[in-house]
Amino acid sequence: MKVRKHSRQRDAILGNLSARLDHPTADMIYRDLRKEYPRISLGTVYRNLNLLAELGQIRKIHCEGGTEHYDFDTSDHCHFVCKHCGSVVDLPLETDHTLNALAEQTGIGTVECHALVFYGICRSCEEAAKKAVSREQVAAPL
Amino acid sequence: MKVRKHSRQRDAILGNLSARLDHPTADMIYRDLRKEYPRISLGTVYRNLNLLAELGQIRKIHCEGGTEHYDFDTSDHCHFVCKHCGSVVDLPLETDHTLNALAEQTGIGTVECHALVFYGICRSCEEAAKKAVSREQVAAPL
DNA sequence: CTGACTGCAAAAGCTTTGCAGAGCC
DNA sequence: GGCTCTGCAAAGCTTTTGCAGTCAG
Repeated sequence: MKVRKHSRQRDAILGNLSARLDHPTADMIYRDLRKEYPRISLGTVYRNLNLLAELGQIRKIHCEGGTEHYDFDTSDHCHFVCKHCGSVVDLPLETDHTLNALAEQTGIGTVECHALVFYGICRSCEEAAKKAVSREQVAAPL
Repeated sequence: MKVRKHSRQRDAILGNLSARLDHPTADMIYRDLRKEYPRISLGTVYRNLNLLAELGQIRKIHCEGGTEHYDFDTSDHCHFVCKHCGSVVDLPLETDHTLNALAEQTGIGTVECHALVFYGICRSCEEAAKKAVSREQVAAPL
């Protein structure tokens, strides 16, 4: 497959992803880019995200919910997914670099990479839940 | 949500999953079950798999490809996904039980569980590729 | 009997793809 | 000029859902 070095859309997509702290879905990037490029299409966003992932310039994150998320940071790190709000964030936790070799020793085949994803409730959702509870306690005694 | 202990279909789905060594998708289970229950519907398979997962009797596996896979073994273990044939298999590798606590120490929130998935090429796909190459070498000199 | 469960079919995501035209080198 | 890329729209897949009838307890 032959690929040009640049295209206005591809650069914009990569730029958008690199400027974000979260790990958005294709649709989130699309909605954001439409402010600046009203005619960009969702198909183009998907095509370029897939292309950039194949080229190793970005990384896909598969997690609960079925929707793909994208990460500009391709270095070895892991993620946390909030089961409540669905947000995906980096976890400043170094993954064990020997894991791939360890997995390969089982004779399974050739191991290229691994993904480590944690699931739970993020702090802001926890605090929102606490507030909801205290509101209930105030409102409850009817 | 109120749930009955048994239903013919739910028992069949759980039975099918428990008897398998692979980690099938909903559709794979559906096609298998139709041999014995020709009138079972795919919707029922999905509904029950989701229910069983919520009850903690089975486990969902999220991996590349977007399609959900299901695992009867809910114990702490990790998986290997072949990028070529898409098969998902258990990896006899114990995951670090301290990982959740370690992740929680970052202050991210409450960590409930984690998933560790390795990607690569499985041995049978590797061997198939080797054979294909040797066939090419025989056929190539035109 | 009652309400949870099922089959069926339609709908709802998310993602890919075919095509004709636009744009880069 | 040739080839890649884009926008648009349609199609493809997986998964969910509404409804009327069925079944388990």
